Amino acid sequence: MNLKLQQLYHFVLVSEEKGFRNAASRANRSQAAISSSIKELENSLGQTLFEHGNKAKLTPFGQACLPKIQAMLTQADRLETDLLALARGETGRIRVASIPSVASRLLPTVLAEFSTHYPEVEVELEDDTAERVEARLLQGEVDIALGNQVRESNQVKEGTQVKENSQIIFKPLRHDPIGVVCNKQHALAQLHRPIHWRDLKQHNRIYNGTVRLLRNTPLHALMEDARYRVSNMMSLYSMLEQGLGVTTLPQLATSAAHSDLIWLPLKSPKLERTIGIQRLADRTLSPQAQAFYELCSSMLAKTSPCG
Amino acid sequence: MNLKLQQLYHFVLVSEEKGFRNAASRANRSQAAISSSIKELENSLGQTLFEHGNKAKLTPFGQACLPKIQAMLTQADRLETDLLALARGETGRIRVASIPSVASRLLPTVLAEFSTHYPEVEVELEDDTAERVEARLLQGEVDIALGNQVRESNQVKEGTQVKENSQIIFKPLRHDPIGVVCNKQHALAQLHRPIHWRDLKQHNRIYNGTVRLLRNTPLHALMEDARYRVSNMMSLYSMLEQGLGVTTLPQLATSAAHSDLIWLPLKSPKLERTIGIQRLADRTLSPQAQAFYELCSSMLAKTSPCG
DNA sequence: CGATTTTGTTAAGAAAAACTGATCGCGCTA
DNA sequence: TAGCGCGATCAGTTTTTCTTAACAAAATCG
Repeated sequence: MNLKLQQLYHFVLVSEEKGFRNAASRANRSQAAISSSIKELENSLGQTLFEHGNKAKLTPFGQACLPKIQAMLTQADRLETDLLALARGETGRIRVASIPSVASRLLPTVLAEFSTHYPEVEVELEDDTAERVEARLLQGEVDIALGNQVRESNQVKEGTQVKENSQIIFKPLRHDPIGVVCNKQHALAQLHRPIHWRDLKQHNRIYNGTVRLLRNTPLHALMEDARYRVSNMMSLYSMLEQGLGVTTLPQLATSAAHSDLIWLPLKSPKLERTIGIQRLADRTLSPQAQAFYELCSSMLAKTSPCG
Repeated sequence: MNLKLQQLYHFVLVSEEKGFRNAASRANRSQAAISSSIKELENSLGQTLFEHGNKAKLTPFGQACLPKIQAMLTQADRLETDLLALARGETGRIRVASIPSVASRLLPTVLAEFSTHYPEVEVELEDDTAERVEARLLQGEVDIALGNQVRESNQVKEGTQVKENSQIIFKPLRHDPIGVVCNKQHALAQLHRPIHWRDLKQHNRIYNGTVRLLRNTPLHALMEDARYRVSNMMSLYSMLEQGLGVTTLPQLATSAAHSDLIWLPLKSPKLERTIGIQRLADRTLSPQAQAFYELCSSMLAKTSPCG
């Protein structure tokens, strides 16, 4: 058997309007349509719903059905509303992973803007190291990730077509120059000239996770051969404040909260990382994620888009 | 917009089967039908539900929809089951009004039988005086009533057609002879011959509600001129047991529990009441009530139906 | 690496369902 | 008893749903 929502709706209309004709006009149908719709419903239930020949008075059976059917229609209505809200991205939930620098320096304004446009959408933001951000995206744990440009090795050119081994699509947003960070009192800060990688040789160096951005430069070996190695950014800042050494960091990764520290541009090698949005190639973004994606793009992209 | 249960069902099938073809076979449809059904649903939601070109993998939006839609279908299923059970009379509730004699002497076996066939149907049985039983039926407070034959005045012959002023349809079940009840020690019980109405003249008489059945007989005036008047049957029995007087009662109205009392047939006037089932003419019986009606008829009607 | 199988899409037409407009018969009212 | 309002009914049309068949893309196989 096969109940149809429309039949149930017509049934409720007729009992509400106490008449087929009024019900018909409310449903924008002809009276005959309502009549046969009810008849069909009665047929599939095997019982008459309205007293035959008595205006449109419910039978006892019809009375017993009415509240159940009304409840059904209420849920159908709610479902429709919910699905449409979901489809329009007005409700729901997005999960975002981000590297800490972007999360703390760039995302707050984006999140603020997003929440005014989509107040009903939950945003779950988790920051992590660049590698783990990518991993979480690949695992499907998050819808969108903000991180560094994905490695070249992930994109294999094959004839004229670009086939992606990893399924990450990267959209570049900003270039972020890499420089040297140390205490303002540190000798390097007193140079008053652009810094060359060799300048670091004579100082204690502190290794951090962003060093991998230096790959294929003379600085890389230097930093790998560091006096200290830390994984936590907060620890790194503390050590730098104590004047224990110098490190390399992208400009955005320097904390505005630590006023004793200074970021100094590197003249040679001139390096930068590209930060941007990552998403999975074989996965359509949910409407909410799509909206967030676009908001990120428009708010974070520099006037001349890089890439 | 207009969601259709069938589309939702197809959607769930495809996601369960992880493929259009298997879903199609489970729905007994061609694969193309499922395809366009899904397409139509996607259209009305304005979002794609399955990753295009990727087997039948749900999009994030589809994933968000799935549990909601499943819940909907679950309720639709439950509704269908409920309505069918209601329609078949397997569940639900009937309200029955009955005069006390029938309720206590005839209905118990009927109710027992009914509850084995329809264990899920609630029966609300209320006994009341004959007049109030009728009133409750007319008010629509009960579905079915068991009482005395409705008054002739309610059925007006008009040409060959019988038009009913009151909306009660009466189906006779049994004749119930009217006799005299008194204590076994009472003088009347010692007569050892059929009783004539004049025999009551010399005894104290107790009036009760069933006296109205005597209308248009010489006994009526006699009973109206009674020494006592009681409305409650229990009180009546007690008074009779105390030997305070005699009364008239239909045979069924005598309590089997009061062994001190005896029911004596009346020879003249020979009276009987007709008891039967009453229902409203302009109201279709619910399936449950219909079943009860038929069970009453078959279990209570004497071999040669009266009326 | 081409052939085959599997999978979803598309198009054209058939079948089924839903709808319309006209008409009917009934009960009620005047 | 005519007139009105109601729901039922019927024939014909429109809309929806479905099937068949051809097709394209991806996965699988030999």
